[in-house]
Formats: sequence, C-alpha cells, structure tokens
Amino acid sequence: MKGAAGNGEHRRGLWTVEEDRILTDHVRVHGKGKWNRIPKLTGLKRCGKSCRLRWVNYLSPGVKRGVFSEEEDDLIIRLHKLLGNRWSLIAGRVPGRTDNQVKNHWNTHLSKKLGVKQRKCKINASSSKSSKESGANSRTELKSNDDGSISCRKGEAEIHNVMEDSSEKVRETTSLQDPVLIGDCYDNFWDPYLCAPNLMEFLDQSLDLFWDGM
DNA sequence: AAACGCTCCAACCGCATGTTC
DNA sequence: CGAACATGCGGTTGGAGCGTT
Repeated sequence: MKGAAGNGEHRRGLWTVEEDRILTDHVRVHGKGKWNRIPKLTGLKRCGKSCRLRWVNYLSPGVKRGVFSEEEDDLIIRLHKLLGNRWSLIAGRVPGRTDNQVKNHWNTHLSKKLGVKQRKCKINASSSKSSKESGANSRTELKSNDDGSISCRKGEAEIHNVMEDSSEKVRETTSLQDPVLIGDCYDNFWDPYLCAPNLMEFLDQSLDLFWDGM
C-alpha cells in the first residue's frame, strides 16, 4: 500500500477479520459518525477516515457484493454519460453499490467496453477540479436508510438539474442539425434515448422499472 | 516449478465542504 | 467571524491473485 511506512500510530493495508468485527460491533452499538473517535474507543489502530471508508465500502449491510448485472452496467453507463465522474451521484442511483465500487467497475470494465478515452469531458464536470470549482452544488448528501438503502437528497436534486440541462442542450442541438454528444469522451457510443426531448422522463421511468425489478 | 506480466479492487491521499465551538 | 475538527469526494496506488510463458 501507498506510504506503507505510516506514522506508527495507524495500521494500513487490508483489514483483518478481527478489525472488521471490532468496527462492526462499534457501529452496531454507537451508530455511524464520529469516526475519529473510533480508534480511541475501540483500540483499533486505524485512522477515522479508514474506519469510515471500510464501513461504507464493505461492512455496511446495504452494500451489495458480487458482479455487476447487465442492468446495473446499463444504468451506470447512462448516468455516467449525464454526470461524468461524479461517482457518489451515480452510486446514489445504483442500489447497494458504493461510489468506490462504481468507480472501480467503470475504470476496469465499462470504460474499456465503451472505448471511452481517458480525457476530460466538456460539460460533465468530470474532473475533480471542475467539480470542486462548482462549489457546494457539487456535493452530495448520502444517507443510509434504515432498510439499508441509500438515498441522496442533494444528489437527487442535482441529477434533476443536470438532466434538465442536458435535455435543454439536446433540444437546442437537435433543433439545429445533427445531434451532439453530451460529453466528448464517448466515441462510437450514441444513445438515442438520452437525446430524446423527454430525456428525464425516460430515465426516471427506466430507473423506476429497474428498481421495481430488484 | 519459477518468473513474469496483467487485471482487479481495496485502501490511501489530498482537498473541499460542512459543522462545531 | 474564524479556527479547528469532521466528513465526503474523486483520483490514484499497490498488492493479491491469476494466467501465460
């Protein structure tokens, strides 16, 4: 692992079964949050950030393991086309999947599958710079529900806004002449559905159907 | 069997934003 | 109001595991 030397206070690298058990027990009793206090309270030699990440990406009961289904792939591809590399937003729309999972899956499978060039897209704010420059609006408030599902309030609103913007752009461009791709990083990948005027309606319906089938 | 290369994904880092005091 | 702390995000790294030579 990167910086394996560490500072002596915190362990790094893969989590052991025992560490997982300690963290899980702690979260069961005290709930999520106050991650920085966990090392002190439990004796875990992990930093708070590491504890949070381990819980969110692996130990949380809402996290789905295993291979991505065709439906999930399709959903991610569509959302990525709209949102770019805003993994938390995308993950918020893919039940049971975390931003890290979605990001890894995209980088290792989907980007190859689609032949996506690893360059910045114009309007999707995919780079960390551009998303950071967009300020608070780019932030997502993810909340784990009691049933283990994940909701995303700010993200929901933003997806809505992005879809509106995209839909508007589509209307503008399609009324002129040839359709223009939302992002310029998709070669040979043109999805007529995403460029329909009723883009948002279509996507929301797709998502509803998708979740109904889960 | 050993060496090598490649793939995949868990985990880390830096930074921005949000919250508390 | 501002500093300190907490949380969350996206990019990146590195090592385990697997296939190939």
